[in-house]
Amino acid sequence: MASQEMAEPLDALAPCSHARAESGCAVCKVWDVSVCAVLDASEPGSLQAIAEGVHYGKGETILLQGDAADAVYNIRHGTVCLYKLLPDGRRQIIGFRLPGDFMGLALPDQYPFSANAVEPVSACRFARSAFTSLVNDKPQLLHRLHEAATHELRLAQNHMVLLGRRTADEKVAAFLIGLRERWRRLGGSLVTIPLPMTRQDIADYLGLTLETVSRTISKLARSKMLLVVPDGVRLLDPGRIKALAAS
Amino acid sequence: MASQEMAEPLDALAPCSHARAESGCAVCKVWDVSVCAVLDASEPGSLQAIAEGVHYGKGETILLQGDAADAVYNIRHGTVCLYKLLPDGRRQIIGFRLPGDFMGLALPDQYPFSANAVEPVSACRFARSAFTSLVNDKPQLLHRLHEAATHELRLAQNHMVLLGRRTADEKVAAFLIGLRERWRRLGGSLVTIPLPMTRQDIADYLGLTLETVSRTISKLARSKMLLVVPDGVRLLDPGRIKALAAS
DNA sequence: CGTCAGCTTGACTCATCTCAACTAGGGTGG
DNA sequence: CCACCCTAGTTGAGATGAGTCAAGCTGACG
Repeated sequence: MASQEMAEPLDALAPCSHARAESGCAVCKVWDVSVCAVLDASEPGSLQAIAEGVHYGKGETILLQGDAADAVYNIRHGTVCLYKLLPDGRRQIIGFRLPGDFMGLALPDQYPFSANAVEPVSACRFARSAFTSLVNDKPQLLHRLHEAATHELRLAQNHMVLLGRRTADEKVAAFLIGLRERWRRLGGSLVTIPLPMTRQDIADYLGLTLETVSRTISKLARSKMLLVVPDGVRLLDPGRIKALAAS
Repeated sequence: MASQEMAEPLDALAPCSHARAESGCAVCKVWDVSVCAVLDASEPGSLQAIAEGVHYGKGETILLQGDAADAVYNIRHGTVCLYKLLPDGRRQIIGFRLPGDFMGLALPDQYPFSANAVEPVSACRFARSAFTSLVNDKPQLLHRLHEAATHELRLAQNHMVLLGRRTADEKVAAFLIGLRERWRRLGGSLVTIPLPMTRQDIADYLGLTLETVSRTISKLARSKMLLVVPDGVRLLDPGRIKALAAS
């Protein structure tokens, strides 16, 4: 589908493990916010030794629910959406992964969800077997993973409240505020929130339809709380949006 | 509220740490399905050494969102519901805990949710500090906790699909089938599903209203898929209910 | 025997969905 | 360069699943 995008320069690094000196942890912009930071990057037997750089074009599938789970990933650039499908095609996005996020905390035999690049993505790929033995070797890595898992669990619980008990307006407001906070931690702006995902993606994340998401954003724009800009929104009145997101 | 229920015989064991020979892990019916099973019960410095038996009457609050998280729990008997409240009182139940389940996988400074006994509950209480140092001592316990955390995460993700993308009928059917499976693993029946929680609890778990839950169950009963019995339902046609729960 | 909490059922409302038309921007090929 | 197409987004009008409000039922308990 978007395989032509794989032909971009980034891709050249992927199969070249010798190039890692320039592309490795030392120059990784998200190393310190990742699970990686718990191990010394230069240490032999570190994560870097088993990392493989991989790249995906916009719209490409990274992994598929039900496939053998033979790798875990750490996102370096781009945005990924994780989703589950019902047999009739209804989709629920269970989360977006931004740079620095880890994918594959649970290591069951099969992936319990699918993952898609919503914009061009580069990531570190760790073979499951090598990663598992590293985890067994390094208790601090297991500790860090557990921390990450419980953090995600808390996010998931918050999202359940959103899905089960909030109105469309509140859902959209909470989504924007939450995303702003995540971009901010990665050094992003406080006013302009990039929205690389489509309205359909947002809808499938919030348990709404794309029309409702569009209408709600238009409504917020009409009441001067935000401004719709290409590939994002600019918050004009974060206070009122936060109040809507109520928590 | 239900403090009079605390006067039942069970309660007598709680403050008596010497009685643990009869009440401890050796006689615990859920020991082998709990996180506890990873440590030898007789081993000095085991979980048993730091466990304290606690009991709660029906409706009693076990912990409150925002309170200092100074203990974790393992449920021995009874059913607990975990929930979050929005400022205006809307409630989302994020899960039910049955015998053998662990409460407090995440160990943040404050509980991220509240917990209520929906029927009389007895549990093992572990002081957070003692539990934390035990976890640091025993890597296999950390490993087990991580396993439990990722398991819960997967359940949470499934529940997000339910909350965001399923109809009322599907929600109720999936709830019943899921609960049946959990009771079954604890040695319960395959046809009669105990429902110790109220319709309101079920509604707050499924993102519905109590009226909708009641109507939906009535509808399933009218179409001969189940029979409503006191404090539960009896599945007459698990196949069709499973089909409704679709996944 | 009265009260009360939990549950059921009915009638009506409304937030969100569905279906559909229309617009805007980007890429492609003649 | 223009004509065309295609995807993403917006907006409107009408349908509907679930919510709201209200009445009544039932069993437990004092």
